[in-house]
Amino acid sequence: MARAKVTVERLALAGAELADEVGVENVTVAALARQFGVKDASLYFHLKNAHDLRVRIALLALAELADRVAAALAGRAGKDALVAFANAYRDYAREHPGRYAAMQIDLDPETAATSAGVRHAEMTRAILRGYRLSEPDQTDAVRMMHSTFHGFVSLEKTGGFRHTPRPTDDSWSRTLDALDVVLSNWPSR
Amino acid sequence: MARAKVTVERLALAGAELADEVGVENVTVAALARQFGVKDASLYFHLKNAHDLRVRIALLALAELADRVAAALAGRAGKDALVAFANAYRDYAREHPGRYAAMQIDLDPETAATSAGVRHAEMTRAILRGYRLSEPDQTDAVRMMHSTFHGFVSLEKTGGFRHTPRPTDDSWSRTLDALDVVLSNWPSR
DNA sequence: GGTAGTAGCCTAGCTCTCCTAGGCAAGCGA
DNA sequence: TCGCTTGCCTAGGAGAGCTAGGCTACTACC
Repeated sequence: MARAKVTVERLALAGAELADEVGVENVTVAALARQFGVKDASLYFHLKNAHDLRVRIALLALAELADRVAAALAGRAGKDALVAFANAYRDYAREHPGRYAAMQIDLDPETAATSAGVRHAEMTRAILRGYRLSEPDQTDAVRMMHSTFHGFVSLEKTGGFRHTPRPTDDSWSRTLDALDVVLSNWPSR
Repeated sequence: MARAKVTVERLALAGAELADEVGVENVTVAALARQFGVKDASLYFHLKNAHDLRVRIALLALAELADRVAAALAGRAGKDALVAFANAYRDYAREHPGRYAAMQIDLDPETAATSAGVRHAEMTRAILRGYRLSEPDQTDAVRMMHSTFHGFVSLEKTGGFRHTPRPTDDSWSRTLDALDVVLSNWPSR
């Protein structure tokens, strides 16, 4: 019988696609096995367990997003860079809700350290060069930026903004204006 | 045989406790039934399904948090109120990680409309009275605030800040300072 | 080109969860 | 006291996660 050529990379990719369609919580080893025309037990040869699969999806998404952000950031600085970063981030989350959700799972420290999360941190810091912040303000600003992006995107997705009619796109761009203001006027202690 | 006195309220409460211990995703109908000394099938007399249980936990948490925030807000205004709100929010999320996670599930519109989420929205708007913002700036500011709080708390929990040694408490208070700055200097169009 | 050895798949089977159908009993109101 | 509703039960099916152990296709080496 011909082999199905299953690899962890192909599993992660197929899992990511599936996550975007039906949500990460419904990405199951069994469903993936069916897609590959293989029995579920066979996938445990490639995967440690179901959690392992989700971690791989998360790492894939993290890397994809880092690539997008890097492309968006090229040649930009200051507020221009801030907006480009933010939009790349939000667009990715909206195009790939399942992948984005997967990104939020708790990675153990060593996995996180070798992930594309490091690139995210570097790129975020790069944006702040335009705002002349020194440590520890820079770290605080990075954390606030990331919080705002993630918080907005995640609330938008779960419908936290639905009770007010105002288009979220408008609130988003005003929020970026506001972030620019605060980064330019970072409070001194 | 004596009845176990199971009610949806007691189920939601027990589910919330369990969520804080083992995570929402591990709050199962079967586990709850064991706790009540009852067969799992019996709980479907009180519960529509497993999702229904999680929704009830979410609503419980939403109401609890609204109470806390309301208490924290009493007699405060301006930045004082902002900080009180934010800390009540973050403290709740840290004391009750399972409940907080449950709060993030997607409620259908009519459920959301009758939930304590409405009180949250009102209280957030109340804070902004000290900052003299008119619509639609007020809506945008509410959304940014909520995004920042939720984003920070959620990244802190999933370890998104772990790669930098700076204490998150410090970043948190500086983020609140920054929010105060931006609410006081909200950019005009 | 034959033959080890291993990588990649299989079957069988366990446990757990979710959920439905249908039955019996506790305890309340008339 | 009797009946009816409420609240629990048993039985059982479907699907998910995972393990153990076996067979086979392919590779690499002589």
